[in-house]
Amino acid sequence: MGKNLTKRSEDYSKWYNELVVKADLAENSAVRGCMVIKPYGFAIWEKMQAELDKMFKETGHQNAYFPLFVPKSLFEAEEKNAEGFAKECAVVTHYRLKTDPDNPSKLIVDPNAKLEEELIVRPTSEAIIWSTYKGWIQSYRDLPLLINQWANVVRWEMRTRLFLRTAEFLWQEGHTAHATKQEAMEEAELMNNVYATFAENFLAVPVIKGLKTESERFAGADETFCIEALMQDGKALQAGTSHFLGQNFAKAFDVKFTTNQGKQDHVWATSWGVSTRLMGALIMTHSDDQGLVLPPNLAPYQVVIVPIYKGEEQLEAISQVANEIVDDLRLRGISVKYDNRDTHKPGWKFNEYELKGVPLRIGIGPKDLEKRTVELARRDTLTKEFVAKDAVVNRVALLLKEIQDNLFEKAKKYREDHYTTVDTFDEFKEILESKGGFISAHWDGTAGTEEKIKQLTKATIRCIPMDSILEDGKCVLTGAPSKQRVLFAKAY
RNA sequence: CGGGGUAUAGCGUAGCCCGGUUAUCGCGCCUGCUUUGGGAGCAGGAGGUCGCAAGUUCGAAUCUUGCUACCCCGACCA
Repeated sequence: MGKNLTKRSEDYSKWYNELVVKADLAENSAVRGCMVIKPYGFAIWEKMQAELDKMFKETGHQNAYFPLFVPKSLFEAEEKNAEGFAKECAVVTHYRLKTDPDNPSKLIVDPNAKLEEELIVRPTSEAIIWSTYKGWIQSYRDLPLLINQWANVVRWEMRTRLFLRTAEFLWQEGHTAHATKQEAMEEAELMNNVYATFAENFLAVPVIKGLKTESERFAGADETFCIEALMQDGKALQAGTSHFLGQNFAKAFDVKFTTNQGKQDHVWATSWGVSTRLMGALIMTHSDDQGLVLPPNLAPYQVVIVPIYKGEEQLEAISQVANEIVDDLRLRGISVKYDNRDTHKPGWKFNEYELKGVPLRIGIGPKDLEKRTVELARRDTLTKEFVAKDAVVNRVALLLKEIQDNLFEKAKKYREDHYTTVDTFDEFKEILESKGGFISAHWDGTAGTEEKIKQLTKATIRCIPMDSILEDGKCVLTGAPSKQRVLFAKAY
C-alpha cells in the first residue's frame, strides 16, 4: 500500500489523514466537523472501551447514563466551567419543524415552537450530573459516589481532524463525590494512573504523568492530572485527563452531606475522561509508511490467514490446514480471520492487511502443504519466517506478546530520544526547531512567562511531571528562580 | 470573522483565457476468459442535473451576477 500512501517524511498530517481513511477507520461525514467511525475503526474503539470499562469496575465504579441536553440555567451554575465552554456550545432553541408555506417541499423551523429555556448540547456533563447528585447525597453513608458514563459530547470546534479533534466525539466521563478533600485528590490521581497503565499496556503508548499548569487546567477544576504522549512528528498529545474539582461543583449545585459528626459539608469531587482521541494517539505512535500498525492487545483480529492457491482442489486442501489453525488459535484466545475470498489475489490481500495493521499474517500455499509449514509475517518489523505447521500456534502466541512489547519499547525509545533537558532559551528554540519532542526546562511559575514562551515558540507547558524532582534553577526565559523543571512541547 | 482558492462519474482529474460535434484521462465498478507465493493481463461494458439559481447568446462546463459548500492561511480552540 505504501505506494498510495503519502510518506510521513513528506507530509505528516497528510499521511495521517490518508491513513485514517484508507485503513477504513473513519471518514468525514455530511455534517461539518463530525466523523463516521467505520466498523474496523469502531472495533478498535470497542476493545479500548472493554478494557477501560473493566478497569473502572475493578476500581469500584459503576456505569450510568445522563441526558445529552443541559438546560442553560444548570449549565451556567458553575461559572468558570460555563465560561470555559461557552464559545463552543451547540444550543437547541426550538422543538419543531413545519412545512415552508412558500415552498411545500421544504421544512422550516416553526417559530411558534421556541423553547422557553434553551438546551445546551453537553460539551461535558458536570452540570447535569451534579444537579442530579444533589438528590442522591445526604449523608457520609452515601459516599463515595463513583459513577462513570460512556457518552457522546459536542464541542463546536473551528478546525477539526479525524479522531484528534471532532465536533462530536465519544468518550467516557467519570464523576465522583467524596467526603474528604484527600480522598477526592487520591481518586483523581488513581484514575490518572489507570489511564497511564491502560495506555502503556494496551495502546503500547508510553505516557508521562503530570499536573497541568493553571492556564492549561480544566475550567472549573482546582487541579488537573494528565497523561501526555509523544507522536512521531515530535508533537505532544494529551491522551487523558483527571480533575480534582474541589468543592466548586458541590457549591454551585448545593450538594451537601451530613458528616459522621452531624455537621453539614459540601462534597469533594473529581471528573476524568478519555475519548476517541486515543485512536489518534494509537495511530500516530506506531504506524509507518506502509500503513497502520496495531498492538495485538487492541487489534480487531490479531492474525489473518491468506491462502495461496490454484484451483478449487488446492484451496480445499489449504483450507483444511487453515481451519485447523483457526480452531487451535481460537482455543488459545487468539482472534483470527481466515480470508478465503476468491475475489482478491494474495498480493492484494498482503497489502490490504498491512495497511490495516494486522499484527501477524499467515500465508499458506502449495509448497507449505508439501513441507508442512506456513509463512509467518510480522507487521511491526515487516519480517517473514517459515514455521512448521504444528508449531505455529505456540509461535503465534509468543510473537503477539513480542510485538506488543516491541511496539512499546520502540515508542519509548523514540520518546527518550526526543526528551531534551535545556537551560537556555537559545537551546530551547534550537531543539524545538531541530527535533521537537519534550523539552525539560525551568519555569518561573507565572502565567505571563508561560504565555510569552507560547507566543515566541508555539510550545506550551504540557505538564509538571509527577516524578519531577525539586532542584534550584533559573527560568529558561526570565532567569527568575525556579524550584523544578516542567515539560514543554508543541502540542496537538 | 478577515484574506486567498476550489467545485466536472464513487475517487482523482483534462477542458474554461479564446462559447460551437457525442465532456477527457487514470483509478475504482460490472461481464467474460486467462491468472493467483507482494496491489494480475486482455477484451467488452455501465456510470454525468459539469455545486445551485438567474442572466447574456442562435448556442454555456466555458462569459456575467448572486447564492451555497468545501479547502488553505490567519484569528479562535486544545
